[in-house]
Amino acid sequence: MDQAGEAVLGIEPGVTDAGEAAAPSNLVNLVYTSVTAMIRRRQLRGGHSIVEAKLAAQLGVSRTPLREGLQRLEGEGLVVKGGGRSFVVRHVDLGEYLQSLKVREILEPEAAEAACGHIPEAEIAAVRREIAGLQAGSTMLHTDAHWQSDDALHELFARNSGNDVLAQMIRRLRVTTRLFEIARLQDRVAPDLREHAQILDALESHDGKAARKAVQAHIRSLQRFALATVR
Amino acid sequence: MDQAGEAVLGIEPGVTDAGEAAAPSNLVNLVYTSVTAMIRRRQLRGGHSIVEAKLAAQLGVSRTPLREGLQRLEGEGLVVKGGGRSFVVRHVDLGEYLQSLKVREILEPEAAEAACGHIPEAEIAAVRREIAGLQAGSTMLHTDAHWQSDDALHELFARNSGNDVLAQMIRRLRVTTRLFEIARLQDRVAPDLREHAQILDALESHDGKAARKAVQAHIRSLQRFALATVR
DNA sequence: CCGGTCCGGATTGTATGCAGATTGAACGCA
DNA sequence: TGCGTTCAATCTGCATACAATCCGGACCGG
Repeated sequence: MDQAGEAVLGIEPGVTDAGEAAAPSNLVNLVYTSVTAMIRRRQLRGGHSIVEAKLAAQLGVSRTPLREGLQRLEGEGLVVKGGGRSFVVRHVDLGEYLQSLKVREILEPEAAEAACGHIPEAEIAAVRREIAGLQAGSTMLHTDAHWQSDDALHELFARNSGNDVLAQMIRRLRVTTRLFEIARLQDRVAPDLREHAQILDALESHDGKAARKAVQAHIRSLQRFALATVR
Repeated sequence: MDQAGEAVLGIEPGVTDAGEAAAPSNLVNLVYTSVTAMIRRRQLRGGHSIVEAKLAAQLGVSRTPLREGLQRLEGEGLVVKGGGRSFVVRHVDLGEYLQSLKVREILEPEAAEAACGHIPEAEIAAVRREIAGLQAGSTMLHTDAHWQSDDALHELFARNSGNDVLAQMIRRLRVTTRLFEIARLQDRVAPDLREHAQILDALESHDGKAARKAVQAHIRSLQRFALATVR
């Protein structure tokens, strides 16, 4: 096959970055970011078995960088070598989702409290604007923007917690929970916005205890929602 | 080059497994386990830059599976593509070590308390025997066995915590802290054995609060030791 | 003596070829 | 019809070839 075939996706590498250093632009990174994005967009569903040649052709790369990218994603837990031989997009079930939330319930309040008072006003304001924009917009078709603002808020106190390892763990857990939310959860925009606003209030008023409580309440709300929603 | 050149290492795949399902035996897994072992044995030091062809020849594989294995290790944080082009064995500095311990101090007591009462007696006894063997043996040259018993103990309550996600996070954090301990810390066998025994006592007597405290004390002891030891 | 340029070896990035394993379907036999 | 067998298409595992890039040192001009 002619490997010069055009790539189907218009994904610029780094589209998902949130303030990280720019990754070197090679095909492995392109695969990595593309597949991540495809999973987040549900173009690749949990449990889906990946055929290397097909995906490689779709992305316009050969199998070698594709496999390397998939191995990296395996290390991060987004895909698994399911039993047999081929890679499978990781499927997060309700049980694992709740377990992840349990760990987040331990870590994120801690991070929020630690970050309290160390977050630049400007950053808080930016996240607040994002939320306001979401409230103003029509209630439809903003799920993508909603995920983004969700990321922004949680990243806000994770990054400013003063503990990079803690932040990294939170990010990783959020990858898992996001995977499930994408696949199984309906709109939760309204309660999220409300709870996020409360978290921002606490962070802004430098009230560590309140921030901790607000974050914990938020995550517990997610647990209840999942239990109530998922069939 | 003749790829049939003999592998230098006598590493059987799965040597580091602790009750996990056996990984399929392919060269990528061999690379993965071998490099992990080499790092743990200080044959590959933190910050060391990996030359693909050389390491591939050492392991008796071609560059393709070598690179795939390294990509996977990158996903897990054992190696990084440091700035430039080649892979570099991750170097954990004191700051990151302490940050990781801080997170472990949050998670591991939680896991220990959760596991309390759910651990088969036989498993506790096995770990206790391992510790006893270590105490009996000469104080020299057992650092490898010490690491292994360390793994066994922490794995004991992580695996039985009832939360696989939590267990996975603990494992991941312990990879980081172990990396530092291998590189920078001297013998800490005696205090470790003592503190591990106390943890086992608490677990065995099904005293959740005591287990939590014992684990927390152990991790804090590690923090103090690092601060006191590292120049 | 110093700085710059050019060249060659070393090293990584990527594609491709091939062998072995697997799957599924067609086919024959009871 | 039901079941085992065989064969072909498919797919992954791995090696290797080649291109692109990088690094260091020699050489040349000032």
